[in-house]
Order: sequence, then C-alpha cells, then structure tokens
Amino acid sequence: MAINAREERETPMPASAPHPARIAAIRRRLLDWWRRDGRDLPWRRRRTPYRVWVAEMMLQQTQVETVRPYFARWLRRFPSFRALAAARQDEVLKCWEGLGYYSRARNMHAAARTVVHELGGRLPRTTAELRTLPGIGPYTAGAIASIAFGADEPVLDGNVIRVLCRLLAIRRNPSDARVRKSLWQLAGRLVPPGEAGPFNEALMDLGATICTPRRPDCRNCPLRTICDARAKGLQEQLPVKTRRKATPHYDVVVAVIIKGGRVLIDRRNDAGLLGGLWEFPGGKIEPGESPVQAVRREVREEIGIEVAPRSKPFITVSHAYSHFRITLQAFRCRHVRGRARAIGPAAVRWVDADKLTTYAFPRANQKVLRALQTLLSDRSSSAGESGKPEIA
DNA sequence: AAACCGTGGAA
DNA sequence: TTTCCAAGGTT
Repeated sequence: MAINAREERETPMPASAPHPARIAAIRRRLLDWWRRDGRDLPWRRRRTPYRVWVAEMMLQQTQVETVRPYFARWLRRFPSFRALAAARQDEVLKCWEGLGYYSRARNMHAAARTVVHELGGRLPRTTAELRTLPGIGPYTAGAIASIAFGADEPVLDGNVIRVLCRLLAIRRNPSDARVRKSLWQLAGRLVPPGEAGPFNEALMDLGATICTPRRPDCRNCPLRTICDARAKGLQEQLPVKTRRKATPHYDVVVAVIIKGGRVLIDRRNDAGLLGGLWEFPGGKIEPGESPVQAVRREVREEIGIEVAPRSKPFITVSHAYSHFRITLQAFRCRHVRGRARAIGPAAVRWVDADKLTTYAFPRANQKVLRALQTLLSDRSSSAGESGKPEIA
C-alpha cells in the first residue's frame, strides 16, 4: 500500500492502533481460518481480471446469493471484455435486469469499451488507474488490484468496517469521513505483504459468515480471543450506526396501451433512476388529481398522445426503491388519437405483446407485465380454447 | 457533504 | 408490516 507521508502525519492514528504482534496474530488466524472455512464461490474458481471485475461490480451493495445466477449468465453471455464491448446497451441491461443499481451495467459497458479500444484489451493493475474507469471506486479498485493482480492493497467495505470496528472496539462513527480514512489506513497496515488477496477475501468472508451485522457467531470466530468488542461485550453494539431518515411514499400510475396486439412502452433516459430501462409510460399522481386523470396527463406530456383509461386499475403494486416507496396502479387504456413520440423518454416503441420479455424492465413494471400476461392468457383460453391470444 | 441510485432477504 | 442492510460509486 502506498502511504503518503504527509497525510500520515496529519491524520491521527486510531487510539487503538494494533501492535506488530497483534497484527501478526490477526493475519495468521484469519488466513488459517480462511484456508479451511473460506467460501467456495463461482468467481473464485478462476481469478482472472475480467471475472474478478464482473464479480466485484455485481457485488456492490448486493448479496452473494443474489449475484450467483447473474454472474453465471453474464459470463456465458459476455465471456470477455471484447464480447461486452461489442454488445449493445439493450443487451447489457437485459442481462442485468432485476439486479438493481443499473448505472453499474452502463458503467461496465463503457469501461469495457475503454479497455478494448484504449487499453489494449487489458485491465490496469494499479488502483489509481483502475479508479479512472467508470464504476470503479476505492473499494473495487483495491479488490481488483489485490485479488486479480496480487497487489498489496487493502479493501474497505461494509464487512471490513464491521470486523475492524469490533476487533478494535472502535466506537466512532464509520460514516464520518475522518473515521473512514483511519479505517483505510488500519486496513492497509493489516494487509500481509504478498497475501493481500487472500487476506482481503478472508476479512470479507469473516464479516459475511461469522462477524455478521446481527447476532455474530463469536464462538466460531478465529479472532474471538483477540477481539476487543467481544471482550467488552460490545459485539452487538458495533459498529455504531446512524438513524436513516424516513423514505417518502408516492402514488404512481402507468398506462398499458394495447392496439392491434402491440403494447406501447418507452425507454428511460440513461441518467437517473432506472436509466436505460424500458417501462410502461406513466408518472406520479399530482395533488388533487384522480388516478385516471394522472394517466391521461402523463401519457399526453411524455408520449404526446391521448388515451382513455379504464376506470379501475387491473393491478396495484407496492414497491420500494433505494430512497422512496411507491404504490403503482396500472390502467389498461385505449388509444384515442395522436402519434406516439418520445418527449420525456429516450425512445418509444409499439411492441408485440409476446416480445415484451425481450426488453429490460424494472421490477415494479415486471409485476405489471406478469399481471397483464395472466389477464390476456386467461381471456384467450376461456374464449374458445383456440390458443391464439386475443388482445382487445 | 449529502443525496441519489434497486432489490431481496431477514427479523 | 416495517426496518435494516448487503463485496459502493457518482455527483
């Protein structure tokens, strides 16, 4: 780890900076434990730079069990930087569909093109160069450099923060930038030269399987005899956490406009929430407005056409995003007049009802889509068992 | 610095 | 049901 001597003087060491003997004990116990009890994960079978990068991007704020199927599918579909760089954004987002934080997928697409077209097809080896690629911040740079390239770099993620705060009984708030900085320094001192990758993976495995946020399994912890929080009975209290503020709630409507067997959908702008994904047109209900009025207004404003919604929604969906919640009502609509055009969205398209699943939709829209298909298939099967979908 | 950016599972 | 939070990054 490259340590800037000036910053080293200006930043106060943690009061509980470990002694060399303790550092050695932490390293040895953690590595011994990990070689026996470390997790066998798909992306660890072969630690190539591409596979490590894909895994680390998917694992940002996302649990291992969620990532597992996505990782397998992604590697099959985009086995290399070159394959990813050659793909279209719609294909990339379809492969990411449902994983959330979609800027990760768009950033990976852009980064792959930079790697292929400007970096000779290879990922940089240093954290500083890695950080210049979109989607790679301090954590991911350290993870790739240490795990894929064997560089002596630390990582600091939620797991490592939790383990370190408990191990040294750090009562300061890790969301404080100064505390975060000293935790990075601490992590850097702990990294055993030449074994940063295994050590970092061990630290994260410990945090994920033993030193968990709730009810840590201290009896089976390799560090139980040298853990300050354990000695003081503080393991459940650390790390200290700040109250998160209440998330707002919005009432939202969407329009399912069907005409001649085709459905009107739009693609969201790349910047912002759910960027680049397709959706049914709609938006928030304004104060004093009825749901049906909101449908008509939103479709007029965003798509430029007049529609006649049915009086009642065919499904109501509750959904939580990262920083707000919604209740979404979906209305089937008749197209009254006008030619659809992308006013607010990036694009609009009339799509065959049975081709909708080839587009990348956010989860809330997927719930609407499933309800719609159930509706349409029930109708066609009860209408005459012809097997042909009949779409009004 | 603080807000923004998804989703699913656990308790 | 609600809240928490999980291998963070960007602006």
